[in-house]
Amino acid sequence: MEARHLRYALALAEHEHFGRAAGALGIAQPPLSKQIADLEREVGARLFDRTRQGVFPTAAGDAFLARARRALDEVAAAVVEAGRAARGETGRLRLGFIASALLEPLPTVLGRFGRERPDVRLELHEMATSRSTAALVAGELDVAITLGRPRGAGAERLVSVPVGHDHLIAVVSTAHPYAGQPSVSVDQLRQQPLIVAPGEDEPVVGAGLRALLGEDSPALGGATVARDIHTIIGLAASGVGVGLGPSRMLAAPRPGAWFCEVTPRTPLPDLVLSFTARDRSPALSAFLDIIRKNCPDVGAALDHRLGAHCEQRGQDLADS
Amino acid sequence: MEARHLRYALALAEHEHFGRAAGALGIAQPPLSKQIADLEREVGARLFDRTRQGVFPTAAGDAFLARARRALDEVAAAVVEAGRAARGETGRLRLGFIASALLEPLPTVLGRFGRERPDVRLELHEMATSRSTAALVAGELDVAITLGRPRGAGAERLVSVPVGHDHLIAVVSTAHPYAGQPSVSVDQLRQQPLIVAPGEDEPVVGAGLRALLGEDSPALGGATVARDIHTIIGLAASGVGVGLGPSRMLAAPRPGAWFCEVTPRTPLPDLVLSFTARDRSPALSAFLDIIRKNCPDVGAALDHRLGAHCEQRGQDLADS
DNA sequence: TCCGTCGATATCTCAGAAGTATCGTCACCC
DNA sequence: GGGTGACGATACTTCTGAGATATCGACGGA
Repeated sequence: MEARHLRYALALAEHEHFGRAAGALGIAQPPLSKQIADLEREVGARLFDRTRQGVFPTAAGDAFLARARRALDEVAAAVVEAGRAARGETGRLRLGFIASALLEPLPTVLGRFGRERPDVRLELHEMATSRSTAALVAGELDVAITLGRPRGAGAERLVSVPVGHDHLIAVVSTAHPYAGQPSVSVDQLRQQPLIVAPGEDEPVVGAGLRALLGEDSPALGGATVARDIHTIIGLAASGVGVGLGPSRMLAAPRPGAWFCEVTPRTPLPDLVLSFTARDRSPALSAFLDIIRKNCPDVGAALDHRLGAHCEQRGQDLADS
Repeated sequence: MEARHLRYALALAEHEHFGRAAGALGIAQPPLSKQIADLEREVGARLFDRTRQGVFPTAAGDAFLARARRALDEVAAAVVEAGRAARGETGRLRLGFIASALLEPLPTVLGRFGRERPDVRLELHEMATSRSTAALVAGELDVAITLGRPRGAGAERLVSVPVGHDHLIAVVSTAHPYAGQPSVSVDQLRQQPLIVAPGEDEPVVGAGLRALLGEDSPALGGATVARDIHTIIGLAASGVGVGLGPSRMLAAPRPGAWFCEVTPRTPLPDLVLSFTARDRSPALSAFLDIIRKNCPDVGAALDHRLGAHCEQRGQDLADS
């Protein structure tokens, strides 16, 4: 049983005449007769009544043809769907991200992506950098936004590119003495109850802060820990203490909260976009294309990194 | 694009290995490689990732395979459905019948048929004998129950067999003077207001009655005409007059109605089962089989008529 | 009764599906 | 680090079977 048999049977049902159906199919009449006969033998039932008035489906033929039509429609749809999936118009994009990425790059990028690729299912998983890296390597994610370049087992198989730079800023209540100041100094911070993110989520914030404030700073020991940056801002705005976080926080202004720089200016690890060097899904390619179009600088870095990977592979080839 | 390509792609997706998939398909590995390559070229997208760990569908491959599976399922279903339709287990049976056939043969036969062939759609059309005949000839009915053997254009192309015999009986109210009598005479009928079916629906009842009672019988001129036999019985039971109808009426007893024979016994035209000599649908064959099983006498007549048709066709063949 | 139409059958041809042999590539492993 | 084995791709051959041509048989209409 081949697709040919179905096409021939449908053509015969349409033209109700062996000769004309064969003509429409671009073949001669005898092969059509034979193929229909073969089909009827294989199905085990006569599918067409040959009368003087024309060739008409039997009851069995009607039942068969209805299914045959659907089968061929499925095949045509299979080709179309495969093409769309290959162009990244359908499918899914599994994105792992660090919570604070929801503040700045994600809303813009995901908004554009959702508009340009409405039929791609976005699967968003908030997770720490280390888990994102492991999930990327294990093939459980297509792309991840992490804090700093991924490290650990398999990280060398990833392509990573920074998306924007951050430095440490502080947030206080508008009723706080620091409110209205453009900046606070590290010395001032040492005197204050602090609100920070836990070390695992923003590891360099944790370690970096320790270095910045001094290992045994009393402010650190008594610091309030909040996982969500919105919580940090909210706690700071309600006067619990001085919130510390990435300059991305400026994207989440809030009545009652005052943001100020920290001097000396303390760079924080970049947000980094990573994906596997191989096994890129079409949806991911579409995602990268959209980033290229909308953030030329990130796009350029991306192309540079990908070029480096190609060169390295070329080098590997030349070596062997 | 042939069904072969779909089967091969599905086997490859299942075994994740060219060699093993080819083995399962009963072919060697190189042809499988070629067919998959041809398929990918025709679809215009790579469908499988060949890795060291195995062969896995790409996003496009997943989309394609899902549809391919459904397409092959449809084909398998097409064969099964065609077989069922050919055996008369599915499909439809278009039955034309004279209203009074609802009294006696139809409830039994349709009940059995519905139980044995639950998936055959029964289309029941109440119509006069002449319309049934025309509809049979035009191919708009599969089988008909008529009053008397079909006549008119194309009737010679039908096979007909009587199903039971009828004679004229009368029905009166239990308060009527005739109530309790086993029979009434034609002479007695001439004195009474009559209730009869219209001539077109039961033509021989009309013409036969005229012959029986005499052309200018006053009872005929003032007769009440009711299309439905239940109506005739109901009117008679409520004392409007003497209802006349086929002995089939006995199958519809009713409180307040008294049935009695008419003397002399007056045979009425038989109910006749008819269908086209050629173009018998499988559902019709199943219908006839059920009649054969349950009414051996009708079955025998049926086989006799069909045999006659075959002989005639044989004779035709010998002549030419 | 002849003739035309239409599907079935017989036979041949050739495209292409499948088979065999071999190559190129990549892990893996002493 | 070179040897080795596994795997898919490629080159070439073989043979099945789809399609073409010619013809037959059956039926209907003039």
